[in-house]
Amino acid sequence: MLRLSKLTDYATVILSFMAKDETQVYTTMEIAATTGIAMPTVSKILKLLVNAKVLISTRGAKGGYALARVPEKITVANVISALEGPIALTECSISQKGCEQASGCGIRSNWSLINQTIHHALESVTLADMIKPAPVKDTIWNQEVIIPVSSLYR
Amino acid sequence: MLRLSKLTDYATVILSFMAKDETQVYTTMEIAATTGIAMPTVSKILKLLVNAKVLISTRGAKGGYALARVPEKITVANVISALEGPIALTECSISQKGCEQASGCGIRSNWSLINQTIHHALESVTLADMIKPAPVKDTIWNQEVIIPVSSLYR
DNA sequence: TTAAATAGTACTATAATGGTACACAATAAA
DNA sequence: TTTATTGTGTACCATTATAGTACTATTTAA
Repeated sequence: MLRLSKLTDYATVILSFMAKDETQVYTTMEIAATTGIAMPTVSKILKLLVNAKVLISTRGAKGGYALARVPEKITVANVISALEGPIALTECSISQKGCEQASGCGIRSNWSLINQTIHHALESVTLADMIKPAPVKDTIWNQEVIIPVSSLYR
Repeated sequence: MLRLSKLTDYATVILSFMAKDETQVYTTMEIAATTGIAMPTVSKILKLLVNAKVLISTRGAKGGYALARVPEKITVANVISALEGPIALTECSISQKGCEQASGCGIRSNWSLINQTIHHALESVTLADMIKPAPVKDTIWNQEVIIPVSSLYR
């Protein structure tokens, strides 16, 4: 399914919560309680986002996490690569190792083209976009459905 | 890494080989020998491609597989969805099950937008494009490097 | 000094993936 | 009609990746 990992999905949920107040410092516990994601998991995700410079952490008492910049400048690509490493569909798109068949596989450079397109698509969507109210279009969705996050995954 | 499965990658290799002669019927053994992919694995991939109507199979002696249509009409999206199911980054993009947080997750519809963009990117590249000679651009790549496919993956 | 908070490391269980094996069905040619 | 050839379907196993957990160290405000 060309899927993202659960953690990445969680990350978007966490970030969209944090974006409600761009400057506030949130503790792991707070975030876990609000999102319904287990605390150790939240912690793991937050650490990865700090490494990727999407969040800033403050240690010690009164510490916590806050967005490193305004939601408009945090892209989906940022989030995905924070959690899953470089965005690439195939190995040969990132590794500088060879990827040729004896009979000659001209595919590589075209994969990299596709990758660029996809990367661009992901760069063009920011956290600010993500938290915009959904464009009213479909019917079922816009009713206020209340389902805990944990049930998202089968 | 937002990655495709190995099988999908293999599939593109197999298809690009088969596209060399659009009309020829290839046996599993032939394909396995040429690509260096183990026969049972090739067989599995070919069956999935038949189910997705990308290939046509002929049983019995002198049987084998052939492209179901010209390479120009086989898209990367076709191949990916044949091997991995519907193209979607998140669960909520495909399942009709709910995906809302109590606090309101406005993310979903924007994911579906991203999905559409990516899907479009994948639809726009065909097998014919994939087998085009690589646009001469980078240096290392265009030397005739000979590496067996099996080494592609760590 | 203490309590509150993140950082880092290592571990475990579960699920997904890749790969294999084998019995069955179809067909062309002898 | 028989036999060799080739795909079909199902089930299975091993390996790897993922998700989640636990524990200890470090930092800092009060």
